[in-house]
Amino acid sequence: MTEKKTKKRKVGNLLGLAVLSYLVQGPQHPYELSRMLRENEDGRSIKFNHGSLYMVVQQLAKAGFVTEQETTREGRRPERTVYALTDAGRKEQHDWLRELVEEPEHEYPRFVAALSLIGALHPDEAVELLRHRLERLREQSAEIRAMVDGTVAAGVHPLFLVEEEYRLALLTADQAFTERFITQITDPENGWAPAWARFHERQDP
Amino acid sequence: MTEKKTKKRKVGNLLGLAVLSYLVQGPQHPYELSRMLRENEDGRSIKFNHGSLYMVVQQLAKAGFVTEQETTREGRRPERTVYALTDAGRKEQHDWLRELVEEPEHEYPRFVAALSLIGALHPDEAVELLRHRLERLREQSAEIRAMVDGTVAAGVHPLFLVEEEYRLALLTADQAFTERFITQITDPENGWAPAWARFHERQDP
DNA sequence: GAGCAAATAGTCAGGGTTGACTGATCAGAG
DNA sequence: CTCTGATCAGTCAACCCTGACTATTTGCTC
Repeated sequence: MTEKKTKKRKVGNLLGLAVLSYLVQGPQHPYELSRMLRENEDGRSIKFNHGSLYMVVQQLAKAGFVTEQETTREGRRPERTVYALTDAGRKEQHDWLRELVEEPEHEYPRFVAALSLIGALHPDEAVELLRHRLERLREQSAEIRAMVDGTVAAGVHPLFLVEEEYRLALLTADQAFTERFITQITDPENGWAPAWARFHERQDP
Repeated sequence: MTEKKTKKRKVGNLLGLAVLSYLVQGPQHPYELSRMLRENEDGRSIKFNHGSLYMVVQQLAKAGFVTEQETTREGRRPERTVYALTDAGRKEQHDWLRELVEEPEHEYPRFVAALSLIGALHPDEAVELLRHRLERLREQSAEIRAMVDGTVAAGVHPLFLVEEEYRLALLTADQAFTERFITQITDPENGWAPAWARFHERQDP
């Protein structure tokens, strides 16, 4: 087999892609990148740890996607090392982003794991928890909706909030699913609750 | 502040929850757990690596959720260590599962990261990639739909496939979002493409 | 009855991630 | 003027995960 199977990236952490993307606009030192990431609230879309950033930049350097450019220092503060994008880095940035947009990947949301094991709970308990979840989902939707509307009203182009629209779309679908699931369990005609309860008894003495 | 903040679990890997859940039905050795997980296709819902399983079981043992029960051996095969659930383990299983069902957590799907950086692509390129993505999403939905319908037709209760229904609900919402996004970009009246293209030029010399 | 793939059962080095830690400087309160 | 907390800039040990590796036994084909 000579297939290529989306060969593993040298740096896997998505924070690396964010770093490459910011470096397209010119060389920077890690702390400044960190500040920009916080300012633009990229932490909502990409998991961000202050410590991880330095690790990731090192990894990018080892992989040849960025190079140490200069080391400055102000007063007696720690040195700041400025990194610049290499040609390989520019290529990687483009290629990686293309792949992320193009290929939906199999992921493992925690709720999927929960659903695959939910039979272990008693149906009454499950319904109670699902109702609670529904509330939280509604709260989250409302928060994001308000934030997005506010930001757009302040003049920001919606393109820069499209990831939040996506999140909202998923949250809405999630709510609809959860409502439907509750109904399927509790429906007085053909609800799953009785069969589920019997199954549950057999499992758990 | 005396708040508790959903105190970190001693074992974080969701594979650990799956192990605890299977051990409720009686003591087992890791390899058998591994086999059961594969057989029930839990790997679709919970990331599963053969090697990780042994690590996770060790972690569960260190945390006091399972105990080594006996060590048997057949012929000259490696020993099999049988593990049993402790009371703490039973409690952890229930508590953890409850939390997963009850509290939707902030997650980081890869496509959210992609969307947050998609401005770095030229709009024409983005549209081409999104169309490709849409195709893949449709294929995935069709596959899962067929699999679910087949399994239910074979007599399995839909409760045991509810995680796949959830996945389908999200995939459907994802498709609708992607279609809408493509339209928003390409719409001949008020499409984002022109403004996006100008923004893109300014960024990328 | 030899040869080979698949299944059985598990180990472990290498690399990645987390989160707590250090220590200097700056802005404002009292 | 000095104390406190926030911001600046970065390091590092501990932990976790992945993927590759070993080594036996069973099942199947030729």
